[in-house]
Amino acid sequence: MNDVARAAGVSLKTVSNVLNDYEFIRPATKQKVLDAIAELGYEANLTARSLRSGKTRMLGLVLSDLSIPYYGELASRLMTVAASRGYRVLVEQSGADGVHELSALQGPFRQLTDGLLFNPLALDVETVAANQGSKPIVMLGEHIADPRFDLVTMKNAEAAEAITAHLLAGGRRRIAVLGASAGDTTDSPGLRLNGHRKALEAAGAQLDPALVVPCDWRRDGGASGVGSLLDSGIRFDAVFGLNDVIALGAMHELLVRGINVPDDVAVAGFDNIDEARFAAPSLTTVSPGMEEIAERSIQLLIDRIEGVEASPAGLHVEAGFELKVRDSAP
Amino acid sequence: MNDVARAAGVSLKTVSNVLNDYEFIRPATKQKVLDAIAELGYEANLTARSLRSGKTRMLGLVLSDLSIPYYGELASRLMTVAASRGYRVLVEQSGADGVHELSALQGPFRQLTDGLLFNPLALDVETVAANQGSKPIVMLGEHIADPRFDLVTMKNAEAAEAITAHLLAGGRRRIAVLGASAGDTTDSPGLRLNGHRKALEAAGAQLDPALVVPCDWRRDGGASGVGSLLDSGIRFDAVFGLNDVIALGAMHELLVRGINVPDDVAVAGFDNIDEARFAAPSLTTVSPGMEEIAERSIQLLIDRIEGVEASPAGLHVEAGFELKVRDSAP
DNA sequence: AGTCGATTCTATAACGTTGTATATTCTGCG
DNA sequence: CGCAGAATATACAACGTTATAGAATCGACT
Repeated sequence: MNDVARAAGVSLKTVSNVLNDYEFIRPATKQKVLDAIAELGYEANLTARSLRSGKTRMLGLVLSDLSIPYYGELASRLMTVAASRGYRVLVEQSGADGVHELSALQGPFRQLTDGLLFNPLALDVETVAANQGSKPIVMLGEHIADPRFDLVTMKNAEAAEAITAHLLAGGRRRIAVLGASAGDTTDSPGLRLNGHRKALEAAGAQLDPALVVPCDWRRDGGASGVGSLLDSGIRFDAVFGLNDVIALGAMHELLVRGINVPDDVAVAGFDNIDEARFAAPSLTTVSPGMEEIAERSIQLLIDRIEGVEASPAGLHVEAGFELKVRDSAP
Repeated sequence: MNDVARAAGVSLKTVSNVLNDYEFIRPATKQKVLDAIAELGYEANLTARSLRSGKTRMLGLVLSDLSIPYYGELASRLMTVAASRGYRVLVEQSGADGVHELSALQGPFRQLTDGLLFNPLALDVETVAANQGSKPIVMLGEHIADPRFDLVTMKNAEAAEAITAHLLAGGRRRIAVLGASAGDTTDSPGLRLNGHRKALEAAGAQLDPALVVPCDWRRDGGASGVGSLLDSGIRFDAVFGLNDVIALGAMHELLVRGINVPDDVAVAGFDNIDEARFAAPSLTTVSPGMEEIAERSIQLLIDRIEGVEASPAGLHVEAGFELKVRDSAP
């Protein structure tokens, strides 16, 4: 920067002012500086800038594991949105482990970032509250929904309600739910099951616990879940997989056993992963608005960082969902 | 740090020396400093350290898109390995776009990192060579294999050769290849096809171009690829999907059409993604040693950064592969 | 012409650490 | 006991930027 100042015949601070779009600079001066910068190929030193300004223009993202497709996709979109706002995203994997979550919350990671997008899975609210530090945090997901924290999440219950209503409207009466236990009421499985129950009751029906099958939230979980249901002889005319890979695994198992989808059994999922569109038959599902979640959470966090958002912490945002009716449950 | 120095009754530099494991410190002094640090809850300012030392202890990772499962998984492992060595990973998505790749190579991103793990897909070697800057770069993948650059990659040809040899040993004679054009010779499709051809020739057979079907490297690509093959009436007794999702898509289509896997048609893939193990039937594939790729590339990059690795740039490492024989092609 | 306020620019001091050079304290040995 | 040399600790400067406060310039109005 010294060299630039000398080349342009101005002071160090004037160069800095040009770089920071300071208001009162004569156009001629500004041009001289810009020319010198171009001439010398100067690039500002971000580390020094951070040291002096106290800002890194990086956002922290804490999630369990990038190798889980949903998180990979979420991280990808968050990074894209953040980039468009002039921020970078630094990712920290917690492995859904409380110890790691806590160290991401307190440790050096925090120093490197101006704010945190935090998707806790293990830590309880009080621990988070006691260790939140002074920089802004925006929560993602279902695990922590507390009035003290900003939160961006999806309409789990409403979306599940909508998809069940769609199945009911299609004449399905016995809908198997894969991926929850009948008693769940919290986190993704519980909230989605609640929505499902509500749609049933709105139609004057009752949730049959025998049709609620817990399974791993993965493809083989859906396959074995629907398999055991078939083996046990319980009748059903639709399957609601609480996420898409469960639904796809179930659909695969149905097709392999010669059961027609959707004629014999309709299948619906949740998430609208890319693959849902290309499955055979294409999967009816609900898109939870990941794009909007990315947009809103980044926006909110940056507003907090830059002091734009004046409202007290505790803003809760729910992204809109969209029903995607496809061939597996028309 | 000033406060710590005062509390411990030593100089600023002594505290710094304790933090940096300087050799000549009396145990008693060291303990006093550590006590003061614990007492005050002091944490070193990483930004200031970076400014002074010129190192950020961050590694850059440039890849096309984290939402692609392979890259999500790779990033996840790289981050884990890097963390165990005291480094963080800062990811930049290029979208497989040359403009973005170039800006990641030259831009401010480079400043924030001590070295680069670079998986170029669009940029040509000369452009990379002309813009490599002064910090170490380790290439990942198949796109750039140039003696000027360090490279960590997988044994594409050898692994494909092994899997084809396995299919041949199982008595399969007409192996359809999904995911390449008959003329491909470079990058992943070409290298894997080369290995396939070599195994055929070693068995005294020839590659039949009619059995080489180009398709998208995705699930529906594999499904439609094998579908068009079936529709055209071309006979085959095995399918080699050039990656696992192609193979899984093909297997799905075969099963839906009532074709038995593996009795009528054996199916093999490439990558050993998590899902391969849980598919029905489980997928025979080849594990390209992603764990080893992560280990070796991080190790090599850090060695270059810290000046341990003395050999001139241009080290090429190929991770070992492992054949995973499962039910789809026993 | 002189004054005032707005505009434009600059000198200097930080931000919190580590490198260099140097001062001080030990230790062992003649 | 004194001295060399190792061991230990320190002072000071520097990394490259931005914040603060103040200086210089300018235009408009008395």
